[in-house]
Amino acid sequence: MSLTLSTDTARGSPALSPVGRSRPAEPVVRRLARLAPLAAEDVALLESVAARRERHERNAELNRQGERAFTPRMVLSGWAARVRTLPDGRRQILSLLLPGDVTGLTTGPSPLSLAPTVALTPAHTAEATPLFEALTRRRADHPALARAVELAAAAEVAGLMDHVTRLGRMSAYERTLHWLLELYTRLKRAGLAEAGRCRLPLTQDVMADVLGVSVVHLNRTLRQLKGDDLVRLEVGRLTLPDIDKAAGVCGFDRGR
Amino acid sequence: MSLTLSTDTARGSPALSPVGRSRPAEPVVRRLARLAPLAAEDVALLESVAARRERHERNAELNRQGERAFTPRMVLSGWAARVRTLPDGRRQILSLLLPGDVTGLTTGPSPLSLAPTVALTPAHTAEATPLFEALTRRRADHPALARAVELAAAAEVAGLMDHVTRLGRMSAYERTLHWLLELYTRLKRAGLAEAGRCRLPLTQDVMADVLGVSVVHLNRTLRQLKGDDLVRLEVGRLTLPDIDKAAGVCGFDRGR
DNA sequence: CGTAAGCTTGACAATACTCAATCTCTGTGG
DNA sequence: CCACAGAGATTGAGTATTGTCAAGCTTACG
Repeated sequence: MSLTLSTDTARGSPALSPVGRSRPAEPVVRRLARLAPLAAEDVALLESVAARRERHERNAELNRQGERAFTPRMVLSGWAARVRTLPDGRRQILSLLLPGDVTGLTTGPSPLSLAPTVALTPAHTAEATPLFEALTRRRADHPALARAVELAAAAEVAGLMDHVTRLGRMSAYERTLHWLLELYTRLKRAGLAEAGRCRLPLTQDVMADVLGVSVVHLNRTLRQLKGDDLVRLEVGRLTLPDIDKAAGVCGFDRGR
Repeated sequence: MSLTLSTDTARGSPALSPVGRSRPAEPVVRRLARLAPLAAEDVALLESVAARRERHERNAELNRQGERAFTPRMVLSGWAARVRTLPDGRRQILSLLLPGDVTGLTTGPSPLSLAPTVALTPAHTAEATPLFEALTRRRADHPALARAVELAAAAEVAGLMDHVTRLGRMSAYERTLHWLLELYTRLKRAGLAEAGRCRLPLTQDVMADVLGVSVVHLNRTLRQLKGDDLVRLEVGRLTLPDIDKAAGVCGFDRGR
């Protein structure tokens, strides 16, 4: 199998087989392959790690009891989130993990517990310690993989920075729209969105905890966005009728 | 003078000479040495990198024109900040860089521009590309250094997560106090604070941009904190009269 | 049908922002 | 030594944004 790396718009994307039991690592491969040209061994390594897939119910913690908070892990399917909870119960979602995402790879076992990870939908993940080992002890054997993971980690940091900016300096209206655009962009890049449409399997409760607003206010904000026809929401789907217009409204920087 | 490295976890750390021209890398060495037991070569490498120190005026961008946004860099003295600016001029400070901090090391040259870095006080820094090289090409020769840098990067991510939580789920009052506590803790660990006191060479303008509030509101919030005697502010100094009490008020988790 | 989860709305309160002064330093030129 | 300028801190008044509480509503599903 040869992986032609696609660009943003997926022209020339290889015909990858649909996600399924046969190739559980596919989203991960797709994600990393666009960051650096993976070697066949790299792909094989990813597949072997993904073979140890685990299933999680909605709301289940991905880290098994006793597992270090930041154990390397790859998301094969479903959506998850890293969550902080304040002593009095307030909850903040720090970032979403979408299919293809890998975390905890640059950090390694760390003394500081960063944040527990929770499945927001039923999900499949795989513990990726072997991958971490490969990137530390046998790093020289996997230069492209190492590079790809490095870039993925940088993207994760960039995502946190974006979120800080949203929470610190944007109104709820801008913030919500900006976040939806980012989500769409991410899914698009992962090959999980078509023109202006993608899945959005999140309750308003969860979205409110991402965006740092109350559910009530989020609901009103979404209503406003719908009224301005910047956003359409059906059951588990999001539609962005005019992405350029939306990007203009909230200062979203396309081309990332 | 002998530097007894303060309490936290500093047992067995090497005795370091005071900060000065002779050992510009000292804050960096101190910072990393507490994360992993650096070898003599590691320290030598850090010193050699630090020898190429550059001076920056307040408000100067640390990244020289044309330099990649996330070029590896170490802060030798002074305070700096990573900054995002929205199209309409609103500004959010993402994180502070204190003496001893290193950034851009795990990422390497990245296609995405994360955020420009600006000096908040007159500062000395050094471009740390050689360090980055050592950690990639000759990583096997510097295991402890690699580990220390890894942990420092994890701490940076943890810091961003803390900030997301502050901005998303805490009131301005809690948020301000929580941030001041974190700042104090960081400085304390770096050996730059005594019991309950540390420098705070930031204008309220800057603090407001860190905390995502208006200057006016920050001012009132600080006033309230002073009124409750949780915080005292003199010229460029911060005093926390009762850290435990303060930590309780804002849910700050000591012991990090 | 009946239930439970999730969504929507109204009414009201608290939090935070903007605008526009005023005040307090600190350093500078005369 | 003093008046003055400029940066930064502080305050008041009015407004906008967002939160809380308490209902209803809708939908999926047993």
